[in-house]
Amino acid sequence: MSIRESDTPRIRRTPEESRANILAAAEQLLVEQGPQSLRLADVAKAAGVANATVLHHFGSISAVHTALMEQMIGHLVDNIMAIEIPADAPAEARAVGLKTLFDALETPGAARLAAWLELTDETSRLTVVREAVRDVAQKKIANTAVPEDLAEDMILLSVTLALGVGLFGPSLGKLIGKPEGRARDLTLQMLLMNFQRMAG
Amino acid sequence: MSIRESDTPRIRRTPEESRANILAAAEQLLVEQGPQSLRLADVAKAAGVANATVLHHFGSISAVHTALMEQMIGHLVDNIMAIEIPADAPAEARAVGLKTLFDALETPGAARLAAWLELTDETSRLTVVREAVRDVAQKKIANTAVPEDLAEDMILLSVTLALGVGLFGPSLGKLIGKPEGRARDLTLQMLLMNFQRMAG
DNA sequence: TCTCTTATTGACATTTTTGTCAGTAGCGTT
DNA sequence: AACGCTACTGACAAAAATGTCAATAAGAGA
Repeated sequence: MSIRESDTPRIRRTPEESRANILAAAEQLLVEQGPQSLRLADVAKAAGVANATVLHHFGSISAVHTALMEQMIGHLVDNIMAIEIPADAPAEARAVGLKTLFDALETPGAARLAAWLELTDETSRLTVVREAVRDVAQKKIANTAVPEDLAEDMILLSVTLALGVGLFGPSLGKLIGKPEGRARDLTLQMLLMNFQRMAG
Repeated sequence: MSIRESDTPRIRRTPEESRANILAAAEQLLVEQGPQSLRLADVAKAAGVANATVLHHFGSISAVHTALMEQMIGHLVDNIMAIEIPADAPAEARAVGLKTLFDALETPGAARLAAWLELTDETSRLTVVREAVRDVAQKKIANTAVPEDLAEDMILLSVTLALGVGLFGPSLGKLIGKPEGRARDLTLQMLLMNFQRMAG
């Protein structure tokens, strides 16, 4: 028990690559199987590395959790910040922007991330979350022609409903026997109509 | 080491009482701390009994989880089924019924239950869920004056958004710096307006 | 009061999950 | 080609979580 190579040759990555690889596997696990599948052995297996490798790069499994939350939040914020809603645009263009914002949040990934944060009560603890909300809100509100209060309400409403639809829409729709995306369509349609009214 | 009573005298309950006591403690844990706190030791401690007592009544911790899901779903369905929305009522009365339905679903308990089911993928496996949805939908749809398709859409929309608001509304509102219940108010107001339009 | 049933429990055993460590092996540098 | 750095790994240790069991005791009925 000494002289042995394993059947598969080792893959040697840069630390950044390795971390990225592990987080990508973890993210997929989260979205497809839920937070309770984010165990050390599961994550390592999904990433195709040994348990010890995960610990080598992150130190502990809960550090993996935190890193995953931060990465997913970061990506989400990037996507949202990239959306342009010019203040002087016509109502129609603003509607398109809202739809895009909605799209970014309504994905299973975002919704499950949010639910995970919520259920683990990490929402208030993670500064990333607070910063993300502040940044997004600031930019979006600044770029809007409507009064600040109204803009804040619109954002609160959009984000809340988008996440809700992303998390519950598919299952509930299927249970009731509705076509995929029905909840999403209904909600978006209602939101757009409501905003046209709000914005005059 | 033999002859001794503990400092606290034993409480002896009927099996039903004991199960109820344990499930009540578990429910509180779920709502206040999330699903990851539903460990055997935590549940037992919260219920004020020994670990073995929990196992005596439920057999395993996952049986506790299932029983809790079923009990919470049952209570939720009871609440919803108790809501009366007469088909011939004026639009105003129907609006009140909708508001009540929304209220029943928008509680942290219901929302967290739904998120738990969703993240653990029990939604499709538990027959209780399917039956609950079927029962509620049937009754509500039958009691409505609008066409069936429309009624189904209204229910899908109400339930999805209510759960979303219940789960994400409070935290997001706080993060944005809005008063408690703002997301709820906005959503409900929008829903009611939308339904008046849909129902003609 | 005595007996009997069984809810209850502490001590222990098992399983699961996380973490440690010393040795191995890619890969860039010399 | 030899060297050094360190990503990587299996084997092992530790901790945490679940589950077993035999003994205890509360309460109902005789």
